Amino acid sequence: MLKYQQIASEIEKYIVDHNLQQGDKLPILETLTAQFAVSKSTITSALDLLERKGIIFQVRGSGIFVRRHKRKGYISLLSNQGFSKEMEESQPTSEVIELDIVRPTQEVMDNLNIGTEDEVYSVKRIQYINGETLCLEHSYYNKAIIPYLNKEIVSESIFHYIQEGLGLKVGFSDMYLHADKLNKEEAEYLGLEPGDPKFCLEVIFHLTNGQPFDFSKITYNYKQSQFFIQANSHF
Amino acid sequence: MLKYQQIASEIEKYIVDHNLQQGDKLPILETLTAQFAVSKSTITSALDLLERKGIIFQVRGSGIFVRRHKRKGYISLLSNQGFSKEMEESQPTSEVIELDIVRPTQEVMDNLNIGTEDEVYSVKRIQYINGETLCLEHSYYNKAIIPYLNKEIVSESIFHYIQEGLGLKVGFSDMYLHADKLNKEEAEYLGLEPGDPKFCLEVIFHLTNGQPFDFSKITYNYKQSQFFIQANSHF
DNA sequence: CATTATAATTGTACCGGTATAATTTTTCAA
DNA sequence: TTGAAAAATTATACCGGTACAATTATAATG
Repeated sequence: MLKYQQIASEIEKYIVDHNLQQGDKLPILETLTAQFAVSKSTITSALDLLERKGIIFQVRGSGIFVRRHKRKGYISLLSNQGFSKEMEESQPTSEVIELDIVRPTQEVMDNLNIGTEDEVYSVKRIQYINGETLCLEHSYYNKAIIPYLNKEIVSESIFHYIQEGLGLKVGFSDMYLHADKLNKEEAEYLGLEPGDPKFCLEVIFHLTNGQPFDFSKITYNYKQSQFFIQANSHF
Repeated sequence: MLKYQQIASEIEKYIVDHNLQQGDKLPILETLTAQFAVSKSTITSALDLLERKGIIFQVRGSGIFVRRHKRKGYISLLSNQGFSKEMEESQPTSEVIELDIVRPTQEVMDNLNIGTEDEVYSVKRIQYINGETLCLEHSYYNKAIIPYLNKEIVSESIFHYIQEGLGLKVGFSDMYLHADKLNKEEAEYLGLEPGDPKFCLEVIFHLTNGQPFDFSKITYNYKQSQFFIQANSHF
């Protein structure tokens, strides 16, 4: 682990352990550089990381402060790891209802940057949380990048397999959100009525080298799912 | 404007002007430092800014590449400026249906970090786009920070007034998303039926010094609104 | 005492340097 | 020609320095 990441997690731990609240001040930069015995720029990197994660905010001429604790039970949309982990208390379980190798539709070709001749894994899953249905997931994986999947891998964490098993590195992702009405099939899976609201999330995950490998369409139970985003003005 | 911001916008302009596409390679760091005649770290800051904005991605050992152009017509949730500007083609217009000074409810006190004795502006607006209703907005402004508002200010851009008129600087924001069913009143305003889906966004805007000044609850017409987020693995 | 001017504090911008890790290209052996 | 090893390329980590801008604290002024 890199120095600035290590320091960031130590500062985060410090905030939690000391039960620091919104607006509480952290030691000044100079003190932090001395305590961690690293250069200014390393501390700055660590603090910038914590700022992007929404843990702290920095005010020029004033200091470094703890940011508001977010509401609980929300799914963070910026974590970029399949979103499962965010549900702290109860781990979701998943049921695989389809796992096939297919030719891509036009939509899938567009989003995964592939052609008619390429093959993709088509995976449908249901995710449960606290015995209730959280969401319906239809994912497409570029077979050229993810050459092999089976029910076991897919019912556990696919991302864990991609990173640990295949040694691939997940980079950035594009997400598209909208609301709509459930159709009959979706309503049955989610235990809701047709015409009820659905919360739709489409995600395209890329490797660090920019290749899109996963296009997922997720339909959330609107009663079970609330989402969370933190934004910074200086981006 | 700072050097690294200036350089970032010049690079962005270069990408647009030269019609660069997804995956196209930009000049290497060394070339950029030479061309802009600045130090390495200034270029790095500019590139990191562009990366957070989703314009480019960087690959160690390989180069700097243009990221996928996002789908059009989506509202970006990370821009942090009231979201209006994002609708490129047609500027939305807004109608003010309420503007009062009131005592805060418990919910408003919690989100704006104020007490029972403090006062807030309560502002209800409807935003239209292409003649259709885009959303219903109910905003609360801390009167201690925004001492004066009138219909004129509120029907134009409140954020413009806050920044230019009052000289305040907008920092970070927390956003909460969920879907639900429209009630009768909301349905009428949006020209939809009660029970139809609604896309709800709650935002708390803070100044750069961490003070929350605006708590807004926005109800979007699900037929008019699609949202967009870009995430990076190394945050 | 209130208000304004001055000074101290503190994070950020920018510089230019060395070292390192990931990727790509080239070289060389089989 | 293929594949593996070596070299070159390229972004990133980390260092420590100066200058600067925003804020806060202090002193001066009426």
